[in-house]
Amino acid sequence: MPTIKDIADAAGVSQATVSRVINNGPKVGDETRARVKALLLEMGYVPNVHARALVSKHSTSIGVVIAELADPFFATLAHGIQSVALQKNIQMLLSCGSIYLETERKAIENLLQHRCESMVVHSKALDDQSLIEFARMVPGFVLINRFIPEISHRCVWLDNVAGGELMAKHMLGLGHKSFAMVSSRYEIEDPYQRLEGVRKALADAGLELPDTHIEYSTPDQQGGEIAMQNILARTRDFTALFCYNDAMASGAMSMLFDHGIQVPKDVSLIGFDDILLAKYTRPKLTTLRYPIEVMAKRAAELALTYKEKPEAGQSPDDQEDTFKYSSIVVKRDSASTVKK
Amino acid sequence: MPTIKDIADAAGVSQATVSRVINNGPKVGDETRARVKALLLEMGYVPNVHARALVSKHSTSIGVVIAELADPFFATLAHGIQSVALQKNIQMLLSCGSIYLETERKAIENLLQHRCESMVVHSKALDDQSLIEFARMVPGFVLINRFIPEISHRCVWLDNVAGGELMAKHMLGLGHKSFAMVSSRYEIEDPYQRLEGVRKALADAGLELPDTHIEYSTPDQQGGEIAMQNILARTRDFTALFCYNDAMASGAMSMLFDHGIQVPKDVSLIGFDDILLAKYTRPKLTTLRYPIEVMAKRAAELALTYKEKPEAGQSPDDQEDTFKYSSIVVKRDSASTVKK
DNA sequence: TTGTATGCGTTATCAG
DNA sequence: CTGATAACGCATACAA
Repeated sequence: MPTIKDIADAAGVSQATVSRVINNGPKVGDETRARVKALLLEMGYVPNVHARALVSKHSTSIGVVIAELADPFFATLAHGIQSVALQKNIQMLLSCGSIYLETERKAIENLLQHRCESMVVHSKALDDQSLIEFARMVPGFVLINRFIPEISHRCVWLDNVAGGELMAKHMLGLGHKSFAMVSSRYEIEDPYQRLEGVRKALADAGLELPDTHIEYSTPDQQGGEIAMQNILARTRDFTALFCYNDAMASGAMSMLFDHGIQVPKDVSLIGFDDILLAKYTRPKLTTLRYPIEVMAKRAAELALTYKEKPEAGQSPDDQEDTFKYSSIVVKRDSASTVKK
Repeated sequence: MPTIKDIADAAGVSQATVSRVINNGPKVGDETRARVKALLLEMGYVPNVHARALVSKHSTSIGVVIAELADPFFATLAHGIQSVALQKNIQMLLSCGSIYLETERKAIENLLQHRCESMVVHSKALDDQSLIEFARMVPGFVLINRFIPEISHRCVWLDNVAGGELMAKHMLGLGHKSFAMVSSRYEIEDPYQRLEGVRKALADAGLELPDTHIEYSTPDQQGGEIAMQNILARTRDFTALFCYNDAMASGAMSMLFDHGIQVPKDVSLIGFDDILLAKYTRPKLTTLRYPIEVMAKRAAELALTYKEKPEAGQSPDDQEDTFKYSSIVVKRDSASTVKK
């Protein structure tokens, strides 16, 4: 693969001139420009990102940290970022953190080694302080799905409490009075916040969701089955089921069917996320739309903006909820008015 | 962010010495090593990948080109590569090609600019010659899901014809005699190869799949619905349905239900890929397992191997099908013995 | 054991 | 308009 020097030698000009035509720089004779351009193409010149980054002190790639590529939720997130990267002709550096503290840290440090000046990071395991530290080092450091007050202008997040309230209100609106929930056992704030929201809305209606009607498991289909199984072993005194996400909802639904309980006739259930899967199940899932792709795009654009102007949006009058997103109820077929 | 020079100044030693302790080089005094190490940590030194790549003439990241991150199939593929990258402590550079010729080319060229010496590429739009060209430039260039004879040792692929045969044989074994198919309209070889396999097996049994019983659409759920709709508008003379992939199968199944046709009682159907979704539908999909994650891991390891030893496996006695994979039937609930 | 010097490919600042 | 030349951060051959 030829370097600028090779091209220069072949063209009988200096490296500086070649560099100028590559970058469409001014002050190059038309004839020279044409000749060099032809040579560039002919010899198959490909610029070296490393050399450029070194001298320009700027990286052209955006770093991304997510938990797990195979998870449709994160795949959608990554897809959102990819779309803005493609549009701006930027490369994406991807690392997975797996929600393990050390893996997450290593993922970010890898990106740091690449001198990424913009990063979109999904981190649930790292502590606030570490993240604040990283944010200080990287101008375009943006957190997604997490809110840290000290760096609120770098956080693109979903209001999980409000989401929980919406779930509950929807079920209340359908006339339900007894509830159960399958939730995630992962030690992150999301499940607790959603539960908090649910209980808040229920309390407003003078109703409750007792601890005995909640089961925790892994936030996937299998976890949904297991949690549902555990609930059914204990009680059948509920007509509405809150699910931590669509994957669990799907698993729970399977398990309900297996017990001869029909959805939504006997039990109404509602999921969270509105991933593709929600439309594939039968009945189709009533769920909350998590606008993750939109949020991911926003986060990527934000990261790119901060990279250019580090001070942007950091004014003291900045609102805490500038980048707070909300979910909305998507009514499909898994929840209906209470029958009994 | 401090450079080696900063550390060297602070420690009162030369840059060379610092470099040596960073790389665990020999010939460094214990006392010096300890002092420098402490400083490295204290000052928060982070190696600069660009500088390293430039001087070492080696890149430490593996490039990946897939069609679409949001597609579960490709997400799984990427996940496989990510897992080996993580294990070898390597960064992943991801580009999406979207099955457009120019986008695919640009994706690879981006990776080239990063001087990736290993790449796993999923390309359906680029012509053989271009790919062979890239393979010549990049020692660790590996194609996934595509076979090009001239660079067979760089191709990790699935035998689609054999897959088609397996689908057909399974249905034949269940006693089916009349068939239909929903397939992908994308101009890539996969759908044709699968159809070829299906027809071959059918022909061996003295049966056939007429062109009028095949509909083409986009290879997703919606495409499955549309294609199914079109078939049903024309004929109901089939008890077995072949689907290009699980997403289409799911869509087709929905449409069958909407027409009062039960699966598998009235119509048996079989998908392809065995993505997560296949277990989420009701009934669960009988399908062919596409070992894409295993294949992706293999491809990544291959790419990394070739990067180190470009000549490995390129011996003339190399078998064409060294990296050919096969699918297997996964029996679940969407296909049963013929009832009428 | 440690330091000096060179070069990797590129951009940018000077002179000419 | 064009050409030297100096960085950028790092690894390494060669000296000391």
